Amino acid sequence: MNAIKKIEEKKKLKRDRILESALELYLAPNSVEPSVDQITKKANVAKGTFYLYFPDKSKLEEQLIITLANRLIKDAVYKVDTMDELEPIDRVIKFTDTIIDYFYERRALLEFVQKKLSWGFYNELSLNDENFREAKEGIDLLCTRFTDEFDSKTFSKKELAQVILIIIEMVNGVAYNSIMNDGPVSIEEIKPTLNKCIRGILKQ
Amino acid sequence: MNAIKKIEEKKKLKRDRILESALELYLAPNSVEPSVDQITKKANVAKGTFYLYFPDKSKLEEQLIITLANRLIKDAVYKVDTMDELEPIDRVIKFTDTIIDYFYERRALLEFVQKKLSWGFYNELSLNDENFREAKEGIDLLCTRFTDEFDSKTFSKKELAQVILIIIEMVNGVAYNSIMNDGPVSIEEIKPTLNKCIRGILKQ
Amino acid sequence: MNAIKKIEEKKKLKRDRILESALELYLAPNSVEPSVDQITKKANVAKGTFYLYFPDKSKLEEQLIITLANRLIKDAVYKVDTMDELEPIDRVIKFTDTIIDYFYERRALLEFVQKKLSWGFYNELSLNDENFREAKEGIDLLCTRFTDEFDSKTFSKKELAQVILIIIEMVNGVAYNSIMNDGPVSIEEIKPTLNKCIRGILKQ
Amino acid sequence: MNAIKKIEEKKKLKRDRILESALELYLAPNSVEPSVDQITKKANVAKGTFYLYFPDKSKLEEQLIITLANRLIKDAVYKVDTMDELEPIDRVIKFTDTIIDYFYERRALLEFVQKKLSWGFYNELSLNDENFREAKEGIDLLCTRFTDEFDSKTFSKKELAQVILIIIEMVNGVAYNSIMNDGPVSIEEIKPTLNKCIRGILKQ
DNA sequence: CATGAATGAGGCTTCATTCAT
DNA sequence: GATGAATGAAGCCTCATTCAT
Repeated sequence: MNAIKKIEEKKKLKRDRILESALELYLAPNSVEPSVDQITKKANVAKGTFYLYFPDKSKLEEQLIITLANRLIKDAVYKVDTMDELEPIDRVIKFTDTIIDYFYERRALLEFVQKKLSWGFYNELSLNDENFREAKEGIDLLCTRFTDEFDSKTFSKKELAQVILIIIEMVNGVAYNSIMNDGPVSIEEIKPTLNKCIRGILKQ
Repeated sequence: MNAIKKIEEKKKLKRDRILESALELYLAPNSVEPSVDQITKKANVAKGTFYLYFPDKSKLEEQLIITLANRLIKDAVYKVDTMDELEPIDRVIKFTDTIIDYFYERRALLEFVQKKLSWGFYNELSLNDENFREAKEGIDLLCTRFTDEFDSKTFSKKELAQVILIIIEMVNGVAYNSIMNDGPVSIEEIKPTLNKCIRGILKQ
Repeated sequence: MNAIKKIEEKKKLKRDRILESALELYLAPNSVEPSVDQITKKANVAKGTFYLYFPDKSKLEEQLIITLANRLIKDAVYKVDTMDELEPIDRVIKFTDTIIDYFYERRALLEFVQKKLSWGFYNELSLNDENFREAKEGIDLLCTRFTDEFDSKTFSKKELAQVILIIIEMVNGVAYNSIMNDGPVSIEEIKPTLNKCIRGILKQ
Repeated sequence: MNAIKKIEEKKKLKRDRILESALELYLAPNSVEPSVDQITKKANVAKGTFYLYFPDKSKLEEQLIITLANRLIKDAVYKVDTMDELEPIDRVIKFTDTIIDYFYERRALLEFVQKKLSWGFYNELSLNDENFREAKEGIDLLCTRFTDEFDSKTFSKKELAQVILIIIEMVNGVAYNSIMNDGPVSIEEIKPTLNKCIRGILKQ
């Protein structure tokens, strides 16, 4: 019994090791998409082992995105949770700020998320999928908090859930473009305007 | 004299043929990034010919994006131009609507643009680049129209220019995610909310 | 345990097969530099396999030269070793003669080694390189024999080590030019003069 | 008549321009073998023109080598000619020194000559070849000078002609290996030994 | 379960040479 | 003669995936 458990754990451990190694490689500065070879080498497992835990490379990326997005959203939500003194709107702003900062320090993460993440992931995961719960957790947490706190005349509860998605897209897009291209408009320059937009959306 | 002109024309034609073939392949349903080989085969030119017109593959993509983005923006701007009766805000909404529709009918276009387009293009193009003017044209046209028409208490002229970029990002992100994944929220479902958001931003 | 050994052996074998195939192709009459494709086809391995054993094509060539040069020098040294009755100088002459004969019978080898037969190769290899020892072996053997036997008034021990290198260059160059071009001066014609030169160098 | 001459001259000029451009490119620092395209661009002629003056690229290289070698040998010979006060042997040493210095400052030249030059060129050129005279000139000049000045007990006149070839090979080989691989033995380190070798050969 | 050697399709790019104008 | 656009074979290398051990 105990032995079986240990083996189970070991298996889980190996999968996690692969996942973690992949993560590090994807997020390494200046990284291009790492090869399966690189990933398994970093994880200290044989290349074949990879295909024992993931049907193919794209499935690893999918899992990676879920993990990442959840980590990010949860972190931001919990951080904002501690700031009871703020107005709802300011908390949203704080939330988006946290995300922006996070990305700012991890461009590669941004790059990766930009390329691979889309709402579609949530659809592709069936209810039976064991990763389903983890996958939905972050987004659901976010939606609940958000819709609970707001009492808008403009938006219905259902619409409010859409509004967060919209705001996230907006922030993500702006962050991507100004962080990635040390460009025409730096993130610091545009952030005040961005925040005004968010206020405009919410303060109706 | 006339001969030289003819040759120039032929060259332009060939370049366009390559560009057009690439476009079709990039935009084909379920397409992954087409290879140079596929592109030239479709264009009925030798593989080497490709490198007569483009220094490398990435430059073709760059050109493709410029062409596409401009086509799209200009179309939308001109379309909105004809609607004198609309309020400024409604014209913006109309503008974004036009873009969304355009994408809706061309999912593959959206896929491609999503992956490759970013403000960065505008920086990478030097002033000497002969494509520069074309590249800037669309965006500049858009900015001018927009900042001219609006007279906001909330946003300065300079901020207004940022606001359009923000709105575009928002629209693009939302469109991408709901069109691409016949998903949790269809574009038709979310569009009203999206429009309310835009109004919120502008009507401050 | 045994299994691991077997695999190691097999790998060595495969590497050797590639090396040997390459050799044959390089040495084939009228051959130009063979492509990786040709080499692997001859070795009956997939193209990708090549890159399992050599980081790139140039490294194969390097290894090839090392292998060849060592083979050649060792053969010549051992052959001369058996001739105890000869004077030191005559042994050097015998040594160079052996090399010339070797080349004479293998023009293609000469073509490949061309003027690359030199100590330059030995430098590029770092001390950590596992091929290092093999590479140095031949040359070291030669130097030791040579400097031990000679007792020159003209050259210090250190200079003597240079002298052999110089003689090898000389012989290599002359052999290449007269063997390769059934030309102005055949190797048989020039050999006596060459030997006189060697004697002149050593008999000071 | 005059017109025809001019045209002839122009033709010669174009050929020379190609040759000269090729030369510069081949000898440029860090240069790899330049393409026909690069050569013609530098020469300001169309690519097709190249094939009007040279049957193929290898023939250009051949011509280039002839030109280069002659230039080099003549320069060195004339330089030594001015030093009447030197002993014959010292003049030879001076001659080789000059060549080494020349190479030292032009590694690419050395690389090129090393790769392409062999006595064979002299054979391949038929007596009818209009380049023949130029090609032979340098070597013949050298041989004549050399055999005239020496009065060796060891070498016959005929052998002396071989001796220079041998010395040239020796010097070339040593120079190539120590200059090209800033290696175990620098050219400065080995030059004294090399000179002793030359003296040994000649002072018999 | 785990391994990692082997595969081979497929990608991008270069370049000597040709040929219609 | 001169041009330079066009060709396409050939080259090197990567990498997801398989499979015998």
